[in-house]
Formats: sequence, C-alpha cells, structure tokens
Amino acid sequence: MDSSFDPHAIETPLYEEWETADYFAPSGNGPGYCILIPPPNVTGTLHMGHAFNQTLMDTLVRYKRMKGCRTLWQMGTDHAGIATQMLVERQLAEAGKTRHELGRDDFIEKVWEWREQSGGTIARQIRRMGGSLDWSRDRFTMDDGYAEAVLTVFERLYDEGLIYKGSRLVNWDPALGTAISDLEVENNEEQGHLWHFHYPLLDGLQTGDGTTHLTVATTRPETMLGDTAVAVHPDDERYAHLVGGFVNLPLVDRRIPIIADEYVDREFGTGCVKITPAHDFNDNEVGARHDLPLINIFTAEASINDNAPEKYRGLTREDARKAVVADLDGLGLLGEVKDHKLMVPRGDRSDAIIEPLLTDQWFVKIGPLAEPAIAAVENGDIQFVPKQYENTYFAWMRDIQDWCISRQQWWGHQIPAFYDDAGNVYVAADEAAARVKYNLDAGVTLTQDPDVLETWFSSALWPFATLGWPEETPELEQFLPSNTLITGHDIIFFWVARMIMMTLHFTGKIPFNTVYVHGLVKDAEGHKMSKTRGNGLDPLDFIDGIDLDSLVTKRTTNLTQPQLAPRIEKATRKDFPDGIPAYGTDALRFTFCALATTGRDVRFDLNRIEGYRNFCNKLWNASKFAFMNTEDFDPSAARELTLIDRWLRSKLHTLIKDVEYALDTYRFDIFAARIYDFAWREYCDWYVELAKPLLWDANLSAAEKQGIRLTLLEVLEALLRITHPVMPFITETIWHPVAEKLGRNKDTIMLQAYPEQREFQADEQAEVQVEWLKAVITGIRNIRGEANLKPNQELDVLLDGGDDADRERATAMAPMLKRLANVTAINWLEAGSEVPAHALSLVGDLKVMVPLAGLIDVAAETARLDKQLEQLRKDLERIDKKLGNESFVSKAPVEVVDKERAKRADLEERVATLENQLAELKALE
RNA sequence: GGGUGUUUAGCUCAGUUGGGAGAGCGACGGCCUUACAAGCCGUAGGUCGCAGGUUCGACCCCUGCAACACCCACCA
Repeated sequence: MDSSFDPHAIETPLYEEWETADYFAPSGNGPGYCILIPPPNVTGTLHMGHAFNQTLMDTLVRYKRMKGCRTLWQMGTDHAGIATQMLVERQLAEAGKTRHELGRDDFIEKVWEWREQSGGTIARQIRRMGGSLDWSRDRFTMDDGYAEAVLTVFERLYDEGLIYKGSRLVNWDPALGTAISDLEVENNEEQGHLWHFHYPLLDGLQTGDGTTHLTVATTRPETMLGDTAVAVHPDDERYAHLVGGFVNLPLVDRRIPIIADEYVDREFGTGCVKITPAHDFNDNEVGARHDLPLINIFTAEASINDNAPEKYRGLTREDARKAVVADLDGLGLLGEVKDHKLMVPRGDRSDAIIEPLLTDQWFVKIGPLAEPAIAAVENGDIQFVPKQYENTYFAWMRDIQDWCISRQQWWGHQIPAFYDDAGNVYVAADEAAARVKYNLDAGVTLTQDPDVLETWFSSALWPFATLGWPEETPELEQFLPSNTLITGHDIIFFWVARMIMMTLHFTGKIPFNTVYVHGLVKDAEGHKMSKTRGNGLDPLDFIDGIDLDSLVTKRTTNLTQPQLAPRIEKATRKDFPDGIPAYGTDALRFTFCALATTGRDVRFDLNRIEGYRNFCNKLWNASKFAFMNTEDFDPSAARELTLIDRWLRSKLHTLIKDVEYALDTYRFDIFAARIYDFAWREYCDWYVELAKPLLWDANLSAAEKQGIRLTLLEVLEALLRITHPVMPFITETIWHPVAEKLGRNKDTIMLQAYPEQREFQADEQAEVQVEWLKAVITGIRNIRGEANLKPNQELDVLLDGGDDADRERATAMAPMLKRLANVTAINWLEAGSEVPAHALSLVGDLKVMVPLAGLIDVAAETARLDKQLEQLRKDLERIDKKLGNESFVSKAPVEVVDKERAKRADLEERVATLENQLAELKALE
C-alpha cells in the first residue's frame, strides 16, 4: 500500500473494473430490489443536487446488493424538451441562424447530433460518483421503445376520453413561443405600479357625487386595449345605479358595459375593475359568466396585434404600456400612479413574463387519474418519508387542474394526432395506423399535429416504460413496483405525482413503495445554487479539485446576466481563496450522507468535506497499521481473544445493528456518524492504542497475540463491508489485502455479504472492564494535561480504595494502562502507610493518585479540583431540590426516585472526597 | 391569504417513547509518542427563538408570538 491515501490513484481504474466485470447488473436469486434514477437531462451536466441524490441511491443500492437482493438501479436520461431545444437554439444563434431557417427535420437532426456529442458527459460524471447503475439497461425517453410507450399512452388516454383538445386561456411563454403548464410558471413578487385610469361614463350617467367617469386600477395598462367591460360588486350602492350602463373605453373608443360580479372586492381601490377576458385568468371567468367578447390583443411574441388601434400595433408589451399611459395622461384620463408590489409570473426556463393567451392546446383530464393516485397514498400502499410530504401531495392532488401537455416546440414526442382537410382529428401511433383505425382511404390527406408533448408527460411513464412496457417483460414482473424513489421535494408534483397516476392507470400497480424525499443542496449561506446567482458548485470539482482562477472562469462564463460577473467573481474569491482541494469521491459521498438529515435542506460546508477526507486518510492509515502488525499472519493459527478483542467485537456487534436500523429508516446521517465514531474513536483511538502494548508485551502468549491480530483484521474487514455502500472506492482498495490475509474470497467487496450481528459476539462484561480502563486512563491524562506535564514526563501512580474487581483489573490491564497513560509504575497504597501529596482522580470508589513529587503545581491541582467540585455541587444541589419536593417523591415512578437517591449518595461521597483532598492540598501551600 | 418546515455551543447539525444537554468542525493549551501533523492528548463554549400552559418534572406535549426558508393561491 502507498504511504498515504490518494483517491485519484484508485477511483477511476476501480470503476472500470467493476463495470467490466458486470457487477452492477442484477444478480443472484434474492428478493428483487429496484431504484429508478430520476433521469437527468441527456445533454446536462452533473450538479450538486444530482450528486447528493445519487449518493443516497447508490448507498442504498450497494447496501441492498450486499444484503443479497437481486438489485437493479435503472439508468436512463431524459430528452428534456424545452431545455435541450433552448440549448441547441442558442448554439444556432451564435452561428447567426434560427431553427426556422433550418426547418424542422434538420433542426431535430441537429439536436440528435448534439445529444451524440454531449450525451456522454453526464454518464461519465455519474461514473465518477461511483454510481453502480446497470448501464446495460440505459434508457432514453426518445428511444424507439420508449417512444412507443409514450404514443401508446397518448392514444389510450385519448380513446378513453382522458385527453382532449381545447381552446383555452393558457400560460404562454412569449420568449419560447409555447404554452407551458401551471407548474412551469414561477410566481415571484416584484416591484411594479398601480395605475388609475378614468373611463368616461356614457349616456349622461354620473356617479353619486356627480363624477362623469369610473376610475379603474390596473398593474397592466397595456391590456386595457382588450377591455370589454368594467365590473363592480353587485351590492355596492355607490355604483348600483350604473350597472347595465356603459363607459367609453378610451384610446380604443369602444362602448363597453358596466357589469356586476361577486369577483370584485369593494374595499380594493375604487371598487371598479377593468375586465380583459382574453388576458387574465380571473377576467376570463368573469367574461364567461357575462358572455363578454374576448379580444386578444397580443401576438405569439406578446406584441400588440391588429385587434388594437393602429397606433399601437407592432409595439412590444413594454412599449405599448408606455404609450398607453402617456396617451391617457394626454387625455387627462390618468389618475394616481402608485408603487405596488405584485406577483409576476415567469417561465421557469426562459425567465420571460408569462402571458395568459387564448390558444388551442391538448389537455389531460386529470381528475379520474388523480383519484386512485390519492387513494394509493391514503391507504399506505405508497409512503412518503418524511411523512409530512404526503400532505403536500394531497393538497396538490385534491385541487389538481387539467394538465396542458402540448408544447409548440420541435424537440420531443410529436403528438400522434392527424387532421384531415376538414379538421377532423384522428389519434393513432402513426399515419398508417390512423388510416386503419379510422378506416380512412388513401384519398384523404392527413397532416400530423405539429406540437410535441411536454417532457414530463414522457417521464411520467418512467417506472414502467424503462422496463419494457407495453411489452410484458420479466423485468416488469420483477421490478415493478420499484422499492424506493429517492428525490428532492422540488419535483414531487412535476414527476412523482404524475408517475403515480400514470403507472396506476396503465399497469394497475403502484410505481414504488416508498418515496424518500431529501432536501435541496444550498450553498454555505443557505441560498439555492443557481447559474444566475453564480454560486453553483460542480461536484467534480470536489473530487478533482480546482484552482481559484478556473473556478472564477467557470462561474462567470455563459451567464444569462453577464453584468453580474464582477459580483460573482468577488464572492467566489472570498469564499474559495485557495480554490477547492481535491477531496476524492468517497469523501464527497460521505459528506452527503452525513448531511442528509430528515426533512432538511443541506448547506454544503467545505469544512465538513475536509473532515471526511481526513477520515478516509484515517481509515487508510489504520489499515496500514493492521498490515504492519500482521505480516506472516496465519489465519488458522491457534488464538485466544483478549479482553480488548472481546470488547471491540462487542462494540462492532452493536454497530451492525445501528447501521442497519439507520439505513432501513433512511437515516443516512446516523449511518455515517456511527461509522465515523466506531472507526475513529473505538477502533483507532482505543483499540489500536491498547493493542500496541499487548503486541509488544513479552509476557503475552502467542495465542493471545494471534487473537489480537485476528481481531485487528476481522474487525477492519467487517468495518470495510459496513462502510462500502457510502465509500466504495477506498473500502474496495483496502479490503483486498485484508481479505487476502484472512484467506477469504477476493473478487470484490461489492458482492460480499453485508455484516450481520451474529458474526461478532456481544460481551457486556468486556465492555464494563474496558470502560473502567478508559476511565482510569482518562483520569490520569486529565491530571497530566491540566498540570501541563510533558507527555514524555513519566509518572508513578498510586491506587487506593476500590474493591477486588479494581485490583484484578489493575493487574491485568497494567501494560495498557502504563502505555496509554504513560505511567512507569502502578502501586497500591499499603495499609497504614503515609499518603504522599498527590493529584487525585476518582473512578467509582477507586482513588487514582499521582504524587506531586515536585512535578505538579499545588495551585494548578487545586484549581482543577475546584472546577470539578463546583460541577458536582451544582449537580448535588439540583438533586437535593428534586428530592426535597414532596410531589416528586410521591408522584414520580419509584425507579426514577430511587435512581435520583443513588445518584445523590454517589455525588455526596465524591464531594466529600474532593473536599477532603482540597483541604490537604491547602495545608501544603 | 393558506400551508409546511426551521430556530439547540462561534459554525454545520444530532437529540428515538417527557426523567442528569451531544457530535463534527472551529477556538484555546500541550505534543513530530515507531499507522496517520489530513495526526495525538487535554480544555473551554449552550437561561435549547420569545411568552404562557399541562406535568412532580418540558429541548421534547399544548397555545400564542417572532424571525428565517420553502410551497400553494386569481385580488385588479
């Protein structure tokens, strides 16, 4: 083995070995266990969220595989319609071209080319993370087989009346030129204005105070060009007499009615609302109730169209706004203009302001699909961890709206609907099938719907389409439902809910039993990582390291808002003054597990990963120690387990139970913490250190030394198996030589059985004894430390008090005690002899005394004991108060009261001893 | 406007059924002790967000409030 841990030397070659040996494919005859990867975008790159998500999945997958399950981690990628199309369009734009110049077929060809070129990136990155996915079953949502599933689903839903086409107000992204679903709209509060406009009353009408106009307020002045009414509340006396009358819509010179509708809030503004049914979801409903005309004034790019007065045509919505306000002002019809905060809807991909626009779109009638999906969670077939997400799910599902699935885009599954010249619709997988299905002769010309399906429509089929559906495959039989879905809470609606609906509808099975929802990865300040913010981190940079300048360049290139670059650079130079060191994959994975506490977002903290990189090094060095002390080790030689061996094995016995419980309950943080604690504290700090003096002790029998060497190796070997799911590379590397020494099978640790409790025996007595030993050693170390004695300053120790057990232990453990506390001689105080001035430590009834002998300063020792005494007195006081409380004694359970009494007695004795000791010290001053 | 989560040591976070507040990192002091200075030994840090309530007893249960984060929602 190399002298120190170097992740790069081991990781990549090891992964290639695993993959070549086909260790990732399902094997064995155990129970099936399946996890589906949330398919990353095929042309994307790995971000921290992926790395976190995949670490948790791989940890579980490796654990289950070692537990003997026939385990499948299903790999696949998503065609990511809008995201990918945007990317390729941007590339075209750099070459000065548009997709329209290219034409649909050539453009799609270009996207496939891009996929060929960049599709391997994310796969390579996932491999670097150590993910044990079954690459042989890799699926892509645009594969032929997958496409067949998508078309089949569409057709069946259409035939069942669950997909329909309709003309509706939808969320329109004018930058992308497509409709998007409600979920793809992000509403954020932004600063805007509230403009008040005066609409002149017609036919001589007046308000109560003689005003000849109605004043309406709006945050969107330009939409007034499409107003078709003014509404007031039906019970509003101020305007009751005007209902049924008319106002003149300025600039447009249109006569529009004054209507009464409950929708209006009398308290807000003037109590009068302009109604624009074609450009506002609320107004649209009002318009429908009052049979108002819909006047669409926007083009697909959100410029003013020909339905508006000539003057405004062709203006962008921003310019139109300015013009409308200026013109009304010129007419004296502009009232107050106030600052106003409002929710602005923006497209999640384009960041463009979303326009409600009347268009023809395809919808999924979602109610009938939602019902069984709600039931599946209600009745516990599907469980969310943490459970509170079930409420989030229910809330959304119970109020779910029909799903707009058509996109005016080119990259994606083209909608399998065909139209004849008369506009009749025929739905089938392809044109030929449509002709057969609808009995159309060759004379009928058919044109396919140009739109594509939104990406989430196809990813909703992931649980069964990846396993071969609509064919009936053995994989469907074995791996549906899958076991655990691991995902962030940001895609519960987008993906999880829709998978549940679709899978239930088409297979009659639930897609998965458990949904484990983890938090999102935030930066050290708790902010969401994003390209725009420039605070994103590349997981590969933690593995390989990156220098500061490269990191700055990475974060500031290709920004959507280049003006932010200086700020991002400054922040980056401040947060990462030395760039990022190479920590290796294992350290990164361990960090993710350690931070994966339930129901909480994770702040990625550089200090944590550094600590866990150090932990890797610790493991590496511990194994070096084990090897150095087991040269010529013969696993079959006679051995006898010593006390510390029995103690360590007993600790391991408990560890195995704890890690199993942790993983079974998705407590990755506890899993990591227990491993860390056992490996570092128990194995390294105590066992190895205790073993040293024994291995070097001439009085110890060969069998006992063999017992120690065996334990050194066996416990390490088991620890490596326990740790392997989270740190696959270092454990595999170290495991081989260990297993070899133990004479075991040595293909790969990946396929070894996960440790079971029965491999290591519990031994309560050994634990008690070693705890005693640790207490004595710690006591002496405390004296040494507080008295500022050099470690190489040898000490003698005198023991007094205690019982027979103490005497036996002191004799038996003398070598360990001497070395770990750096003590030369241990003697018992002879009865009747004089007690020298000493520093004191108490272990139960046993007095551990270190004679001052000119080494220890009386004042320092006094201070040390004072500190201890003060703490003891505080404890005593608290207990006295408790026991002095009549209600406590009478009402608390007897065992609790007894416990307090015992504690009190013990404390009292210790206090007395220390007081005594302090008095003696005082006499020395 | 509705909902969810969070608030514990300087920082990041644990704390299972109510019964003596924990870890890692950082800080401080001492050590190159023959696996490891990416290390070893020791020490110091907390009215558990605030205010009430239930209880013999509350970080834990209940009520209210505050701050922060996120989700949902049509207030012009």
